Amino acid sequence: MKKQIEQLVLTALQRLAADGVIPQQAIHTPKIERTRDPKHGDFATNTAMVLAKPARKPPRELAQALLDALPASDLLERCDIAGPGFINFTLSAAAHHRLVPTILAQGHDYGRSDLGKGKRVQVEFVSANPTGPLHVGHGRGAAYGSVVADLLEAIGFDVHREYYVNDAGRQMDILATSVWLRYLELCDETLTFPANGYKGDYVWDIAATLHRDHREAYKQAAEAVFDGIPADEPDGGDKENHIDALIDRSKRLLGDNRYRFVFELGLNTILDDIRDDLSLFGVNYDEWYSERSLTESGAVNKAIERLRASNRLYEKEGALWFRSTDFGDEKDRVVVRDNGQTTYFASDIAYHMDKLERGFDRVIDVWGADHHGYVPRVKAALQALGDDPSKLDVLLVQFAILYRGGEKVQMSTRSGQFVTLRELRKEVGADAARFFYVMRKCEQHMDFDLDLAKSESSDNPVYYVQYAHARICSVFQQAAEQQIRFESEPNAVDYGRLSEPHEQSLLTSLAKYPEIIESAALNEEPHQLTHYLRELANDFHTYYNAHKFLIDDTRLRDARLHLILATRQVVRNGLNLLGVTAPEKM
RNA sequence: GCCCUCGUAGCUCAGCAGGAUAGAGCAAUCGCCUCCUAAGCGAUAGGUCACAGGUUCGACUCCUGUCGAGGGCGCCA
Repeated sequence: MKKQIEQLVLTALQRLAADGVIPQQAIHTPKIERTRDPKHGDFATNTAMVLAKPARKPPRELAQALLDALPASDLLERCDIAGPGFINFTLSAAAHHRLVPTILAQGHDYGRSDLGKGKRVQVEFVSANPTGPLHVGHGRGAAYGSVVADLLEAIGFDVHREYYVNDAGRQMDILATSVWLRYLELCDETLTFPANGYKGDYVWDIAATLHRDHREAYKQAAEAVFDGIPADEPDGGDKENHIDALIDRSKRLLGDNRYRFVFELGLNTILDDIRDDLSLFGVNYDEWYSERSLTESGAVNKAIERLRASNRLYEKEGALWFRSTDFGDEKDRVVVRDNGQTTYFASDIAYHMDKLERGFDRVIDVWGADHHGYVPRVKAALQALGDDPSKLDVLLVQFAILYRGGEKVQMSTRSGQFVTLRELRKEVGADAARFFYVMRKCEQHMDFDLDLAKSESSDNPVYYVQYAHARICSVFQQAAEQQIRFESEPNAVDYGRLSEPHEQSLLTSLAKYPEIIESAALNEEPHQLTHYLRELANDFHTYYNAHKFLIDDTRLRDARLHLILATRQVVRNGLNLLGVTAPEKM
């Protein structure tokens, strides 16, 4: 509808330009907005005010000229000039009455569009290190990323969802070593677990699997493991040196193949858990992309060679540096360490190069806000490689700050002290958790009160929206029980009977839905949809309380029933996009 | 010290590429079920949009500065 008015005004502008009333270059796609106050009609445009300066004419005079040039349309009832030069458009009854049958005919597709024209977009999100179960911080990225992906798909993009698996690197070695040490403890060895090891219960579980399946085949004496290892932090040493020495010792004592086995056991167990967890949270991926595969395929070396070829690398203190400052980064970055190992950053360059080589028109990364300092160097690398950095969009999601009993909950994966996503899901349910997570702008800090989310979950707005859906279902349940027949053909209904203000505002809200989807998708702002659904549910609940649907006047009854049928469809479509269920009963 | 994000009602947040009187939800007070689910509805009250300048027909929105909150600044991942 908005689009149609936009076209009408554009045509008028072209006519004015042809008549020399406004300069040719002043023609632009007019901004058509919904009005806040119904007294101002349904839509308004400020075009006349914007044109006042280039046309050197008073805004109201221009507005009148614009109206005179406006093509006729049965969409509009009235067009008025108001205030300093706004043009207000009031939709005709015909436009309103066309809406309900349109929604019912389009069903699941109402609100969808082909705006994206099938362009390929990759959305990479969560990508948490597989060193432990996902916690509630990851949950926000999971909910946000998956809804952004769904929204983009809804407006016609070809979306590829991807999880980047950090299955290489030191953190994974720390995990493997942690598992092995716990295993040794299960073999009745006595040892002091490293301060920097992973201490969560899941590490015990993996160790127990190893012990169950292989008994003492991987056993070594604790003395042999710890002999000559530098002291840990509580003993006055350095915890990093301590754990690194333990990793080296583990590799040597176990040998390559057996160390690999423990490593893989840890990785696969945790990855399976993450996959399962996300799937139950309604988050699914097209691809799980392995960091290790980048090294193995030679992609990392290829990226480094390309940087070298473009003269962006130099050696300093035995390491290989990328001159990212050439592209606005605040300092240069190491890609190959003095010990010959490539850095995580080198993998990331290769990964992003690969993303663009795969032919995506647009690449979206959803990162935790703590990684924001990382954005300039990745963009710098893409630019250095001759790729277009503007194809990469990094969306930063602020961490949720958890509160329990009014106090901030400190979280650390290493110490095993965190609330897991799985716990949250079990306590408040996937629906409430997902809705809650995307209710706020991603860059907004979020206070997540666990006590509130867990104990008083009925306060959660998701129930308010779901309740509207269930209530509508219930009305039709009642109709069936009372054997009330109603018109089955939406086009045969007389929508002119919907004259109540509550009905008008409900119709207006329903008409807004496609605009909301488009805006939420283009701005990557799922919260627009949650807010919209709240308003729509509010319109319905208000209507429900003010008027009865199952009445004797059959014509009016038919009109009302079709109106709430359309409402149910839109609520369902919206919840579906958020990955939230639309229950028929509550 | 430098960089990023944020500062709107008692609390949690909206406010859409600047637009017509700043909006919700909790919490507070008062009402509404012989009637399609009260997980609901209505009403009242609550604001120098952190502060100071600037840009213009017009600023919560854009720019600069100050103050305040959180985060980031490794040959870690």
